[in-house]
Amino acid sequence: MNLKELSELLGLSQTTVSRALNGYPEVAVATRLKIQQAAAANSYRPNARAKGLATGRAMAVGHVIPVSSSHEIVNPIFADFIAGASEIYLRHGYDMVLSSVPDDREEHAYRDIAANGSVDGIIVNGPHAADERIGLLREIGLPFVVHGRASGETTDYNWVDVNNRRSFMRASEFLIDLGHQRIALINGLEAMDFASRRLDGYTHALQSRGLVPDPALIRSDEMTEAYGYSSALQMLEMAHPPTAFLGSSIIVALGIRRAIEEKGLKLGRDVSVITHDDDLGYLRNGGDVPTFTATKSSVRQAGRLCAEQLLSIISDPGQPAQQRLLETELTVGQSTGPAPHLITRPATA
Amino acid sequence: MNLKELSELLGLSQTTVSRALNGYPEVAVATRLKIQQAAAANSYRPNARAKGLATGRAMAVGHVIPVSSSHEIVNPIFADFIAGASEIYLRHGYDMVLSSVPDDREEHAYRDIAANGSVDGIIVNGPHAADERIGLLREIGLPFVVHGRASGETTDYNWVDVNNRRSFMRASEFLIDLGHQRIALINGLEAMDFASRRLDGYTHALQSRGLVPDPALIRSDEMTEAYGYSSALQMLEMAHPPTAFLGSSIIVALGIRRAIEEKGLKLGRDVSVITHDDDLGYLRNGGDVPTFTATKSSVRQAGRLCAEQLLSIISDPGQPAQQRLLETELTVGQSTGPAPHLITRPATA
DNA sequence: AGGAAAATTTAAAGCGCTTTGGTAAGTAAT
DNA sequence: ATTACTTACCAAAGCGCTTTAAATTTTCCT
Repeated sequence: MNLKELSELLGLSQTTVSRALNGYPEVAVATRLKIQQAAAANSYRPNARAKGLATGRAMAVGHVIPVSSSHEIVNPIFADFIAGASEIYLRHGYDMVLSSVPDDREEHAYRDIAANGSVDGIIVNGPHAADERIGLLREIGLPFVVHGRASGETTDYNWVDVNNRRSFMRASEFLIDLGHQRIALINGLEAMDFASRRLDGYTHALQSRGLVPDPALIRSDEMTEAYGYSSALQMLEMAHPPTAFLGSSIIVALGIRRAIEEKGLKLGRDVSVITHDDDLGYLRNGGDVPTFTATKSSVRQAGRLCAEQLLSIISDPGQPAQQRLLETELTVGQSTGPAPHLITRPATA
Repeated sequence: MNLKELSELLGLSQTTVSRALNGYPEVAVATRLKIQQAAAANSYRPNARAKGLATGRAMAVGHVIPVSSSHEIVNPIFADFIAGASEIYLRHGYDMVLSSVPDDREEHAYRDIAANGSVDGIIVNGPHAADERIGLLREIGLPFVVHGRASGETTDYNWVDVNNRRSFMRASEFLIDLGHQRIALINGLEAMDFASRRLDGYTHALQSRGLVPDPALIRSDEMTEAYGYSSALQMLEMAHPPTAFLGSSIIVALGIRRAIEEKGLKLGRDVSVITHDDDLGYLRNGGDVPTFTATKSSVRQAGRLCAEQLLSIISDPGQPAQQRLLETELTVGQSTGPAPHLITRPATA
């Protein structure tokens, strides 16, 4: 059933029917009621494409998945982010359009998306430190919100980010306070902006406490379990191994833990681990006392915030750029303890 | 730049320009070339909505995320599935539309999607044993492919599924062959079709070897790490604990392993674990000898297959329903060994 | 009752594309 | 040279909706 049929059935014009259903005021109350009932009875649903064409609004937002030939893995973190965002879209009647884009055609893809009009705005994930997408999107004029920031970008744009620098600074200081001197950082992909901020916080904490960051204790890569495992294993086999690790995600931390246990060491006693925890639904750092001491920030919540911000920009394009910096919670779990050589000194209770 | 502008610029009709760009034959070679160049030079992109309205094809497929108020968690497995599917969509120029749907409005939502015409077909995830969606979608007439099956559904429909029954039967037999008698099953949500098939395979294997399945060793729930952990922990504290576990996903298995280690037991020696392994990119069951003995089947590949099947149905709606049953690989890792009481009998080399 | 103002309703244009049903020019056959 | 096909192009209708501008009806005042 389309609008024309419905209006003929009611003996009214398409105009009136359309207005009645879209809540415009210039329709008599009785008429509106009659129309609404008829629409429901005939389960009329307006065609989204036609509506979009007429209004210029797609009622959809785009998320781009960059597919690189090298690391074509979809992040579980992305899944939770999506879940959060889609809660908001659902509430506002928006759809979410995911497009995979080979990263060598990224510019082309964004221009495509903007021109072909299938979305009203876009969420940018995983910005690099020097990300060209922000400038590009601004030039194109498509509303967008970045999940994360691009340090290299000087102009004002919409973003939602975690205070990664402070978060990793605090975590490092916490370990230093426990007497750890050799602290490893198992970071995310080097090019990622969040990874460089974490490195920065870590470096800063060490240096301000008179420690010299050791390049041999710093790794950067895709945040898989296998990466966490192999990195930690290698480091634990060094002549002068670290006594503590900083992990970039709960998945990496699982790998680190596996390496520690495989070496016959005890987590939280022989080796300490602090991880960033995105509070993933399926990999909750659970229990009364959580397994890992962690810097926690829900990525699902970040998804919600990004989506809300984007919808707000879409509905009111004039407003100034919004920024939202989220602090993490440093929650103490079972994975941290005093540095091993200090353990001889009896701990209080 | 739209079609009208482009055609005026070229001094040609919209018809000719449209035909030239869409590869229709009735255009002179020289004209086509000229048009293509002009289109590229002016970076003309046809408006997807208008095109869809005119052709009746959306060039998009829908994936529905059921959001229940109770378990509103997005599965990392879903993320990998999506990744696989989107590879295929990308290759064929399709978009992927994700819509969250509160599960009490599911029927409404599917009708909506079909009527509003924003997608050409739909992928159904996580079918229940008695799933009403299949009948509904057939009635609606929207092309669809189910990832999994619905045992209760008697009609013919398109699906891609893992042979869960055989897979868990083989895994159970493998454990029984190793001398295990008390084997626990940490299954997925009870209502899920795949879970009931796995239970079936497990039960069948035990019974055919003269073992009686113990209800106390069978759990069903959302497949989180915490669930694996708490289930395994409880069972290990039983008077007569299991010597082996069957896990429903790698994430659950991680939880089981945590419980085992927390009890001071050794995985693969004191307690054996076999898990289903969806071959998730971020949680690879890696190493030269994988950590877990597992029944492996790439969910990403399943995503590809579903997508391919759906696109094939969309382009040729007449064809008969296709089914694709995938067998798992039972790969032996470090998490299984002979049942503990047999270990006194020296193993051969 | 008569006219202005307000409340309803409608016809028709337009969103940007495809596609049907042409026409005009070029080529081959008679 | 006439007819009959091809070939290359075009005008206009139509996809299903919104929205402008105008028409109609109702209400209110004097």
